[in-house]
Order: sequence, then structure tokens, then C-alpha cells
Amino acid sequence: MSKNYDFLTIEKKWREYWDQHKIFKVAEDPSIPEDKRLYVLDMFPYPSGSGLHVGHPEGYTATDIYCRYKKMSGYNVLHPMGFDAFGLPAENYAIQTGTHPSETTYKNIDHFRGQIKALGFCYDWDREISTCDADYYKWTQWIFLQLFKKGLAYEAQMPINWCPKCGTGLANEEVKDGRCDRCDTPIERKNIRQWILKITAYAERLLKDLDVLDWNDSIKLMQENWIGKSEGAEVDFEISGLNEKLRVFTTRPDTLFGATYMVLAPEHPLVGKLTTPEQKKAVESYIKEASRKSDLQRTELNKEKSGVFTGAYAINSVNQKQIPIWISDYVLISYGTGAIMAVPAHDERDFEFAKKFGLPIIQVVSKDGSSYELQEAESTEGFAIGSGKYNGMKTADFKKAITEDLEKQGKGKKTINYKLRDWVFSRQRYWGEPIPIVHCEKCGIVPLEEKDLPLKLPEVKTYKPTGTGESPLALIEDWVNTTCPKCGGRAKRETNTMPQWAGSCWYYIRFTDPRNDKDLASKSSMEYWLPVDLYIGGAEHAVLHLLYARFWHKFLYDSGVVNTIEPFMTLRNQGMVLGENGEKMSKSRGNVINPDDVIAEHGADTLRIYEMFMGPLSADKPWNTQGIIGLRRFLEKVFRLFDKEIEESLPVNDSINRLLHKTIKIVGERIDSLEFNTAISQMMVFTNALQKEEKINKSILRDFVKILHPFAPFVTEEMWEMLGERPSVLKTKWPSYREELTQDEKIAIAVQENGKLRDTIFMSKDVTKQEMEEIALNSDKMKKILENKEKIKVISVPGKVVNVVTRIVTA
RNA sequence: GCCGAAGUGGCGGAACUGGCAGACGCGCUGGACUCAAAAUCCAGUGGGAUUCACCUCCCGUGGGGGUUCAAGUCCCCCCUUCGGCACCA
Repeated sequence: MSKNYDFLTIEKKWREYWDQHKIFKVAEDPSIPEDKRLYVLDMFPYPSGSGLHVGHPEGYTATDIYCRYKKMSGYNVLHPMGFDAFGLPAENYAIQTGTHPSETTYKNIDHFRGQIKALGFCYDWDREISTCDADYYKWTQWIFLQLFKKGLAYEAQMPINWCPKCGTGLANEEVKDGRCDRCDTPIERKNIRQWILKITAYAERLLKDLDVLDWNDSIKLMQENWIGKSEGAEVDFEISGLNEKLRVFTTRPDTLFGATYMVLAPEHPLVGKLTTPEQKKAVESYIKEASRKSDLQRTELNKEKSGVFTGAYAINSVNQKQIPIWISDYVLISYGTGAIMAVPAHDERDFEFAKKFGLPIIQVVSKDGSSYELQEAESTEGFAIGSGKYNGMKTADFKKAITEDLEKQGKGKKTINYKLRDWVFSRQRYWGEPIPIVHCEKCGIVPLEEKDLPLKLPEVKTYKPTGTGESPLALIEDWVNTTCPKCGGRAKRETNTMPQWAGSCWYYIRFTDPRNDKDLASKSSMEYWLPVDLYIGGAEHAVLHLLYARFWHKFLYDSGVVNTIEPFMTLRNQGMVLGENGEKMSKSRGNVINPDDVIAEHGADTLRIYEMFMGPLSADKPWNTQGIIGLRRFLEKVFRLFDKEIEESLPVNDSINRLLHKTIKIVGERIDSLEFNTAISQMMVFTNALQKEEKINKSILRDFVKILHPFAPFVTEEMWEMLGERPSVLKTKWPSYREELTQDEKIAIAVQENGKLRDTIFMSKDVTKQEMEEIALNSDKMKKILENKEKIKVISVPGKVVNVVTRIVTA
């Protein structure tokens, strides 16, 4: 009885079945051993108004296949989904449309949930969370309070990155090329009151623990570079005629003898003190100019060096030389000590500056120990010259020696600096977690009591950003004005909200126990599931979410909340799904593919396997509307196999049986290594072979339906039923294979002459090396080829190749 | 500028620790079925030479060198594309 592949009916039927029977429900079953418990997580989506992007199902299908395979292999798998629902886009959309962000957000969430469910992912929907739910952000606030109590959240008035379009301050991580990561607007500098998290306190551990993580090297490297550890020394310089010391940081204390001038950042606190009256005017005008420059201008490409002499001199203690002190904006106040010793001979920037202002350049490091004319700064290591008693020392040894000597004299010490800055954590916007702090007239900054959490976001009509650096919450009088939890006196609430990243810093913890109202999650649930075993998402969060979440996790570890030092053990990054033209998908480029349309036309199963078949998970891949047909045909072809005669008692053809075992093996291995494209190819090969058979043994088809199930869950449930089995396939056991049946009886051996293919001979899979060579050399073809040639040697690799090295015999 | 990833048919991509380059899919060509078409099935499909008797040979994985019996895979130099960082002393 022939039946068409009616995906609309099939997918609806099984979607409802799964929902009703809670097929995807997961519980903390204590009888399952620890090594059979898995936590597989997707980066949860931001529920934007435009709905799911075809990029979302890529990562989600990958983890879904992995989870289904693992479940069928006897694992207890936690696989949850939720929504990262606080943030600017929702708020901007709300402002545009005049609807409240909470209304639009929940509407978007419903839309997203529907779209995600249509794809048949095996999420335990009873664990769904949204970061904007008060039940959830109560604990985000709770974590903030713990940070505050440990001194890791502090308030400061400082210049920060300000996006005038978003009307809020941003973290360093949210600035790209001097522009807002979100809207591409050039960043301005703004001096406003901020809440800041001391992520720098964790710099070393964030760096070191990268070693224990199974992450892509490129992501690890990006974090490593962002943290930017550099080892060197702080060295004190006396200032001529002034009882002040000027401290600099250098990674090359071995070049101290080559320091020919000093440079301070314009903002350096000593500038005023040491500037001479004659230079005062020039210095002040330079400072003023520098302060007006935006970050973008200050870091502009190929910018000419600028600077002004202060009139003061420092004394280089190693040789008592007086060297001039300059100020320049190429020295940053925020790094090191905000001051440097300039060694133009061995530092490119100093070289450029010295050339421009005619400052002396003295070589103190040499490749070979001799001195020579430098055409450019030579920053490579070598041997010391012109450095008194240190002459001839290798750079590394010199560094160590002089650092120790300076330390003994009390003039310097070994120092480590990081590029990582503290995390600017407050946003001057409405749609985020309120910071649970009040400002009391008497007591100052006072945290809310834990029992008073959650501090709910007031429901108001005006949530437009003020643009002034104040949050819109500041305008809500009856919310802002409150009493101090400590003294009961008059107080004002903190009106800044948390950045979007806050909620995603710990959502994976909440998933282990999402309805707990006593704790962020119970100890037992966290211990059962954490850490996340496999985490899949885009690479764009390399130094944002992935760094922030690691920071919070480490803090929670120190606080005794979680019991692992890292949150995400294995991380894989999916590539981008590009438009058909190979460009990034975007509305403005007009190349957006809507997953709803694809599902309506081909079904969710086809969309799933197409996205997996497109190429390696990690690669960026262009969408191809033509190409998806092939995957649709594949499923139809599998479906048509059921029109053949299928019997339990039919004899099993040896080659089909071998191919089945090989396929079971390959598909399992490829799922384990997340190489879904080749797993699908193998199933296609198997299907093509089955298709040629008139009759099919039923158990073969059963096994095949099982291995196809993780990829195409809907249609395989239907097929399972067509085989007379009871649902769900997900609850069956993954088929096993016999290793000896994964190889063909006869294998093709390449026969080469001087590395060039001359013949292919099929041989029994267990021929010995000698037999192989004998068969190969005695084939008619090879005999002919080898006529009149001298065999120099024969190289053979069992099961692969026989290569004869020959030479033509000259008569 | 620095760091990282990647360049394979008309297209997406295969090729395990060096061992038959182009699996699988799209597209294309021819054929079967059909009144016809769609769908499906069968055959072919890197380029070239030979002249088709499908036999044989040569070239071919961004370019140029090298190591090796053997290189898409290893080493050196260069080019292109993408991603990250951007005066971090």
C-alpha cells in the first residue's frame, strides 16, 4: 500500500504526540551513573520581533541529533531551552510601536516557542525559562548582591563608552572598532556614575583555566588576547628637582639603558606638578585637545604621533642620565601606570615619536652583540650592548637580573598587567534587571535584603531612554523614593539596570532546577547536571557572554554555590548560514530565508537534514534553495522503501548486511564528532543500496529508522509505526554493529608504479603483505607495465596500496 | 600592522594518524516510462590528448619551491578571502 510523504500531517501528529506524552521530560534519576548523565546546551535565543532565523536551527539541530543519539545510547540527557529576554532591541521595538516591552517580549517568546517546537527538538519544555521573569531575575539580583558583598560590584564615576543612539553606556567588550557592537554608532566618552563588576580580580584564573576547557583554539585565543596578560616590571624614576617618583611599567626592563625620554598619558596625575612654567600653556592646551578626542579619533589608523614636552626631566637611575618627560596620547592612562619609559631603538611607537620630535635613539640590544645603524625599531630579543655590567647578556637573562637588582635597590619590582578592564555593568535603560541597591541619605549605598527580592521592574508607561546618562527609572518618583533597609530613613533606589549579559551569565544553572523558589537551584540538581558537557552557539560571544559567564561561575564556585570551576566543558561554534549570494543574511540585503516558509514547503525534517548536510557545523555556509530539494528527495526515497515487500523472515543479503553495520558504525561515530554532513551521506549511500532491493528484511529497516531518527525525528516516528512498532523511536535502543561486518569481504587495493595509479585489484580483506604484492605484481596489466623495467623496490601498505618503484632498463 | 581560520569540479562539500582526489547532494547531458509533462528510475558528468574499440596516456586540490616510493594532507615562501585585535609599553 503506497502512501505519500505527507509531512504536514506527519509532523503535526508527532508534535502533538510528543507534547501529550511528555516524551522529552527529563528527571534527575539517581540510578543513572554519573558518566551517563549529560548536559547539552544551546545558546538560548534573544526573542526578536522578526522571529527565528535559519541560523538558529543549525546549532539547535546539531545538539538535538546529539541528544537523541545519546538518549538512545542510554544516557540521561538534560537539554533545555529558554529565552534571553531582557535587552535593548525589545525596548527599542516597544518605543517604536508604542507597546510595552513586556507585552512584545512575551508575544515574541510565544512566537519563538512555536517555531522552535515546529522543528521537533527534544527540549524538556517544563524547564523553559525567560530571563525577564521576576522568578528568574530574582536570582540574577541575588547573585549581584553576593558580588556586592564581596566587594566585586562597586560604584564609580568614570569615563565610559557611551552610545548616543542606544542612550546607554557600554562595556569594553561591546565596542568594536570604536563603534557600538549593536548599532554601529561611533562611541563617545561620557563621565557618568556606574556600577562596575571587578572581573579583573579573576583575570588570572580566567586565563589559566582555559587549559582545562575543550573549546576551539580560536575562541580560547580570543579570550587569551582579550585578557592580555603581560609580564614585566615597574620601575621608579626620580624627577629632577622634584621630590616625586615617576613609576612606569615595562615588559622590557632590559632596555632601561636605552630609555631616552619618558612619556605620560595626558591624564596622568603628575602632569600638573612637574610641568615647568614655560611649558604650562602648551601642555594645558594639549591636554584639552586630547580630552576632546573621541576614542575613535585617538586610535585612528596611521595616526601621526603627537605630544608636548613638559619641561621636566627624569633621572635614569642606571646611568644617572637626565631624560626629558613628555606627554602624549599614545600612552593610555588606563593601562599600567599611565606612564612609560621610551626606548625608541627597540619600540616601534617610541621610534616613531623620537623621529618626529628629534629625540635620541640609543641601541642597547643587538642581534649579534655588535652595534649597528637601526633603520627601524628592533623589538626582537638579542644580546645587551651599551648596558654597563649587563653587556653581552641574553635578553631573557638580563630581564631577570635587572628586575632582581632593581628590587634590591627598592627601585622596581616584577609586575603583571592585564589588558582586561573591569566590567561596566549598568545600563541607563528600562528593560533590564533593576540593580537591588538603594542610596540612603545617611547610610550611603545599601543593598536590599535578600528577602526583599525580587525587586520588580516597575510597570510604567514611560520607558524611553533619557539620553542624559540617567535611566528612565529615575523619573518614576514613587518607585525611586523608598526607605533605607538599614536605618529606615529616606533613600532613593538605584535606577540603572543590568546589561543584557546578566541573565545569560547563569541561565544554565537555573535549567537544572528552574522552579526552585528557595534557591537559584538546589545543590543536588546542580551536582547532578553541572557542568555543561556540550555547549553550542555562535562564535560572536567569544569575549562577551562566554567570558562573563565564566567569571560569574568562578565567583559562584568561590561562594560555594556551584561545585565546578568552569561552566562549559566542551564548546563548539556553529558557523553562519549565509544568504544565497554568499553574503551575510540581512533584511537590507534582501537575502533572508524564513524557516517558516521552508517548513511549509518541505517540512521540518527536510530543513533539519538540509542544514546538517550543507557542510561542517563550524563553517559559514551559503543557503541554496536548489540544494534543499536533494534532502527532500532523500526522505521521500526512504519513505518509498516502505512500498517494498518487508518481511521479518526474508533472508539478509550479505552486502546489505555489511553496509548496514558499516552505516551504524559511521553514523554513530560522526554524531559523536558532530560531523553530521558525512553521517547523512552515509545514510544516503545505504538508502541507495536498499532501493535497489526488491524485498527488505524488516529488522534491517528497523535499525535504519533508528539511526535516521535523530536527524529526522518526525518522519521516523511515522515509519516506526508503519513497521508496526509502538512509539517512540526515541525510547528504543541505538542499534549495535559488529566490527567484522563493517568491512567488505573484498577490498580494492591500489596498485601504483612510482606513485602513479596503474591498476585497482580487489583482494580479500585479510591478505598478507606478501600475498598482496604477489597478486599485484602478477596481474596481466602490471606484468605488461613492468616489462623491460627494473624493479628497485616494492612498498605496500596492507589494505591500501602496493607501489612498485621502477627504472627503465637501458639496453 | 598583529593574531587566527580557510582556499578542492559549474555549485555545496568528501577524503581516518601521508596511501586510488572529487564520496554524498545540487546542477547539467542522454535514455526509460508517458499522448505529453511532472514525478520516478537507469546511465554519464574535473580538464585535455588519443578517437572513440570508453583502451591508454598526460595535467589537476590558490601560486611557487621542497621532503617522500607516495603530498589536498608535512616543511619554506607568496597571493586571496573571512574573523578577531588595534598605539596595552
